[in-house]
Amino acid sequence: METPARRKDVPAWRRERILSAAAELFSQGGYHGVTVDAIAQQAGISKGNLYWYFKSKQEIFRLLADCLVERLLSRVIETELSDMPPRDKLRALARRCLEAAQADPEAVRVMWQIATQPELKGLLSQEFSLWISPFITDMTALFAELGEREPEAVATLYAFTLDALMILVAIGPGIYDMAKLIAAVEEKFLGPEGGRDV
Amino acid sequence: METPARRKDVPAWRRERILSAAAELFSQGGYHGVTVDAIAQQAGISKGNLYWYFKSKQEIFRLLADCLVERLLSRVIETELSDMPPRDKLRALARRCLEAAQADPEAVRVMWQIATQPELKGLLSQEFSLWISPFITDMTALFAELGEREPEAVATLYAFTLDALMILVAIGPGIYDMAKLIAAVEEKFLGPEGGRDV
DNA sequence: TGTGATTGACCAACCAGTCGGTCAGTCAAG
DNA sequence: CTTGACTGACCGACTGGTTGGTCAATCACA
Repeated sequence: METPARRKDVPAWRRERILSAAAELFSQGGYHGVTVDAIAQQAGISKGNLYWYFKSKQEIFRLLADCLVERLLSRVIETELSDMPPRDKLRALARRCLEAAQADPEAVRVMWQIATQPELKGLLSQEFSLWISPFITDMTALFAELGEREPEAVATLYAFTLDALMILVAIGPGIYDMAKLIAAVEEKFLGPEGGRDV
Repeated sequence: METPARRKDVPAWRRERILSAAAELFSQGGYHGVTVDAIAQQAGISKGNLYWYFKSKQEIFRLLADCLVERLLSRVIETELSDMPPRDKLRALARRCLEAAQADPEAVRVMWQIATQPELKGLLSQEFSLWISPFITDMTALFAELGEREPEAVATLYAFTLDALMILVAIGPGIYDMAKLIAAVEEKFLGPEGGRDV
C-alpha cells in the first residue's frame, strides 16, 4: 500500500483512495448495495474521516461518476488518428474502446448503472448523448469515405455495437465468446479486407 | 383493478399481484433500491400479508426472476419458423426478440440487473448461457445456409446484437435512434435484399 | 364456530450522518 | 533547542430514522 511522500500530499491522496474504494464497491453492488461503512473500511479509514473529505454518500457517487466518465472518455479521445485511411481509423477507434473498457471496467460498470437506473441519472453533470453524438458524426464521415450506402445508419450501429462490447468486456466473459465477437465485428463492418493487420 | 372470480382463486391471484408489483419496482430501483413496504403498498396489501405469501424479499426476487426469464423465453421460442427461407427465419427471430422486449421491458431490465450484479447471479436457478447457446447454434445453421463464410462468428454477433437491442428497447429511447439501428441491423446481417417486407 | 386470510403495531438490525475527543505535526516565542 | 499553543487529520461511539421480518389480534366466509 503506497503512502504519501509529504504530509501536505495526504488530503489529495486520501481522496483518491476513497474514490478508488468507492469505485470498486459501487461498480459491483450498485449505489444502494454499498454502505458508507464498507467504503471507509475498503479505503482503510474510519467513517468519521471519510466524512471529513466528502459531505455525503451522494457526493462521493456524483464525483466518482464524473471522474470515471472523464477518465474513460480521455482514453478513447486521445487516440491519434491522423494519417490513417478511414478503415484503419475505424478499427483503431474500436480497439481503443475495447482497451479502455478492459483497462477501466469499473468506470464502464458504474456508468452503465447510471444509464439504466433513472433515479441515478440526475447525479451525472453531463448527458451521455452529448459525447456519443460527435463520435457518430465522425464515424458517419468515415463510413461515407468507405463507400457505405447508408453511412449514418451504419455509423450508429457501429457505435452501438462498440458500446455494447465495452459493457460486455466490463461485465466479464460470461456468455459470449469475446474474440469471436470482435473478429465478426471487424469482418462485418470493415469488410473482408479488414482481416489484414497493421 | 381486477378481482378473483372465486374465493379459492385468491391465493394464486394475490401472488400474481405481488410479483407484478415487485417486477415494476425492482426493474426500476434494483434489488437494494426497493423496500418490502413499497412492494406491499404497490400491491395494495399490508406487509404482513405479503409475508404470508412469500417468506422473504430474496424469495420474491428469486421467484420473480425465474418467472420473468420463463415469460421472455416463451415469447421468443414460440415463434413459428417452419416453411420459411433462412433469411426470413432470421428476420422473424429478430422481430420476435424486439417485440418481446417491447412487451415485457421489466423482464429484460430485471434480468439485466442479475447479469450485471455478481451478488444477484446466485439467485437465478438457470444460467443465461444455457438458453442462449442453442439459439446461436440454430442461427449458425441459418447463416451457413445464407452462404456466410464464418457462420458461427456471424451468428454469435447477431445474437449479441439482438441481445443488446433488447436491452436498449427495455431501457428506453435514450441515446440511440432505434428505428435507424434496426434498419441497419437488417441491412448488415441479412443483406441489401433484406429490405423487402413480407 | 373453525379456518384461511389479513392487518398494522412492533422489534432488532442496520444505515447515513454527527460529534466530542485525540493525536501528530507545525511553528513562533522564549 | 525547548516549550506549548494551535490546527489539520482522524477516530469510533452515538443518534434518529429506516428496513426486513414477526406476531397477536381480527376478519370473512363456510
